[in-house]
Amino acid sequence: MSGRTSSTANAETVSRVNQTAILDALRQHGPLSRQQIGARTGLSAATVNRLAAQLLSRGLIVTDGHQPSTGGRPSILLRYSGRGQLVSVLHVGATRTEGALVDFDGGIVHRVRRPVVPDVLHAADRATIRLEEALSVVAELGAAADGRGQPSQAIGVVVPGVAGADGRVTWAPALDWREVPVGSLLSERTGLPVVVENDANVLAVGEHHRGAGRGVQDLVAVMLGTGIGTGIVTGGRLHRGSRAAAGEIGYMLLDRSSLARLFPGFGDLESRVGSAGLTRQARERGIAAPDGRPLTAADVFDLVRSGSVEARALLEETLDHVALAVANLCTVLDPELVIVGGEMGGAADLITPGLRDRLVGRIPHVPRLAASELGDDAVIVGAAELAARLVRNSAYVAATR
Amino acid sequence: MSGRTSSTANAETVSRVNQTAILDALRQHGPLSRQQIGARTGLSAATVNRLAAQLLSRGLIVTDGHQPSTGGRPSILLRYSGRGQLVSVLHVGATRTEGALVDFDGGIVHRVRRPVVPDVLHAADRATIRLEEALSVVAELGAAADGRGQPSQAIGVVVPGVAGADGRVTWAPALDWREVPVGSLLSERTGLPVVVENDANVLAVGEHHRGAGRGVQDLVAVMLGTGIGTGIVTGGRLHRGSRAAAGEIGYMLLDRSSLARLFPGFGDLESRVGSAGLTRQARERGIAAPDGRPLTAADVFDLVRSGSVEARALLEETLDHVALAVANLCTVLDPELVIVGGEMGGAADLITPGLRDRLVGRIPHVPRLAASELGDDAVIVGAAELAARLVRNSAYVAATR
DNA sequence: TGGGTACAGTATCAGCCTGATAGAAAACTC
DNA sequence: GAGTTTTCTATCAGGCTGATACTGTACCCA
Repeated sequence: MSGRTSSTANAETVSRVNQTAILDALRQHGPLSRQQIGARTGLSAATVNRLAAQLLSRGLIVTDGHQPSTGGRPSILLRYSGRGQLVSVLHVGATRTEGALVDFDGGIVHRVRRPVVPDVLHAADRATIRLEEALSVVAELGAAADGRGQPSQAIGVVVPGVAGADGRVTWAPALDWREVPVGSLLSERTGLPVVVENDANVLAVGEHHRGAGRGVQDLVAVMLGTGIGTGIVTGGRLHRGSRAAAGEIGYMLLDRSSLARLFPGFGDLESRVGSAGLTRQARERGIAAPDGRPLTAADVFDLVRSGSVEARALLEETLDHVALAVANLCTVLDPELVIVGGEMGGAADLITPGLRDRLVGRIPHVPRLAASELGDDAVIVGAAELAARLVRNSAYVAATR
Repeated sequence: MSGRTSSTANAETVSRVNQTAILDALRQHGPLSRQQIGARTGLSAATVNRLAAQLLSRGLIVTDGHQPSTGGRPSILLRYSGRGQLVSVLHVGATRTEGALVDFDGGIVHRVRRPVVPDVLHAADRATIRLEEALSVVAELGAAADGRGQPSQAIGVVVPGVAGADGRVTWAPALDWREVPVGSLLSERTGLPVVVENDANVLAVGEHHRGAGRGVQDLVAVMLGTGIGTGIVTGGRLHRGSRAAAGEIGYMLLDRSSLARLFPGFGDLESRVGSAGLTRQARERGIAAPDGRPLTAADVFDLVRSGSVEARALLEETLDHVALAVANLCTVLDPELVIVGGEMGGAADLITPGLRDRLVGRIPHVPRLAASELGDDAVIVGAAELAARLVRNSAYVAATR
């Protein structure tokens, strides 16, 4: 290390870059012949052929039949194949721990779901309990992968909170995790590379890669659920910020009076539209869940759909706040697309039109608004993509060629 | 073009990357011997030597004496040398047109200043007048460069408005420019590569490269002046957004009531803290410039310094609004550093402490705040850097080697 | 049925770049 | 002035790309 400032390149770099170009072309545009790959990437036929041969031998691409001849020799189609290459994904959510084995195509081949026992939700030692459960889920996934004869090659961990680039969870309120080194814990136990990431960030990656944001280089994914957060992709890359806190718009200040208050541990916006704020406001308006449970966002949507005037008013007020945050986000970033996901993503029909109405005329460039395409799986798929990148780009692969 | 999706690499790419690595090392760490360059970059001695020879012959680096021997052959120091390589910079501001010849070291070797005649400021054909003046300034710069025997190699243009990547100014209200293709006009006339950029963006580039933001990878530069705008650097690169409108925080919405209004052509924040808003509010508070001119920000600062209670209240209110915008910017981006520049940058002693007080306790991660180091020249230096990059990285150079 | 044609894929080779090694150059020490 | 130490330079092997020529495969048409 010692003061290395910039990265250099050599022949191997060139080869890796070009292999990635071929893989990207195949993943984005489906099966292609060698000729078509050459046309898309600008690489010569000889180079495409040689690199394709290497990728075939590594199992990263497979042949996929022939294309009908157009008068000459028919071309052999090549297809990206992530099947047979697995990563583990662990999603430690507020109300459940979820695990999945995902192949490099984003296909979920195995799932584990562990709802959190209600007693644990507020237990004093819930942080420890959740951590041990998380470790056991990863072990279970590893065993399942081994059982399939396709060992897991990396681990992606998703937490509702701030995670540093070193795999340490700085602060995840819903889990009561502070400074928990999940990354190093898991990599020591399994010997695999681990990436730990915020839930909104992986939502953005998932939708960018395989969902509503395919091919879009600048997008924002808004995670509306228990809390509110966003994942930001700029120039095709995840923007994490200097302290991994980029996109934490729960802390946005929504009017000048906010300057007169302090927000220790929770944010201005979050206190208004997060589930706690929602419940409080619902109570003030006399709205309650049918069976007396604490009110959730889903309940509010159900009430709106069944015609409740109070619930509609509550929704409109929430939308006002969300719209302010999204408007400010858009003036800062000028994204091409904003994707709404999380618990409320399923009610996109109630959210996106209201959002659009509030943005038009108030900010100069209103981006496209879309609902999450991948739904609940967006987070899993995004984390799997990050984990797969660890495998594809690391020396780890180079060593196993 | 035709659907090229990703970039590929070849041997020339490798060479260019490594040359850039050497240049970066020299620019960041001052004069270094070939050995030291090798240690910093990780390149072999042979490669460093060969690439250094090419850079020497291109005049991009020069020898700079010897280092005292430590027992063996003393090493020859190499230094980045931008002197002898010139670019033209054109800054079309609200109240003046400024031109400069800048060397690759960021040194300003020649200046042209043309204040705008007051009659022109509101003339119907001011757009045309300002454009012709701009073209003549560029011609003058070109002649001056030729006179020095060091022809200008590229042109950087700065405008207070939105500029597309194609060199077209979409909308610059202060100039009344709409869809003006400055880039192509200039490149046709001069045959040189041209880059056109927003003033806040070049401020960010200038401070990032040679000012308060050296070595910082994620920063925001806030341009406080006639209008308000920001330039965003993420991961060391300028973030422009999908429509080149990133950082236009003049359009931020500052409270829920803003949703009830429309903002056609001007923004919520801008209408409160821009010079028009400032003047209006000053009038409401009974503040006037000593000699009856329209009030400027500088006047307000002078009044505050001379003890005016009304001016202080106006400043505090302005700071409230700016702080809201900066707070929201920070929650979105999580920058390491926020730099205050523009007309108000000179009054940083009045601004940054007030900003800091308002941010602490309200957002979770308060970035460092700093005043522009380069002052009025930050914009010039930033634009020169962008223009120099055109030269260093383009095929244009490859052709003239 | 068989040759011609068109296109896909493959082998060969020159050119470029890097890194390793050995050698030349320059200053210092004894 | 010879030896030592360190820096710089020349040479060469190895890897990668791209150009060219060549082989393979299917269709077309007589």
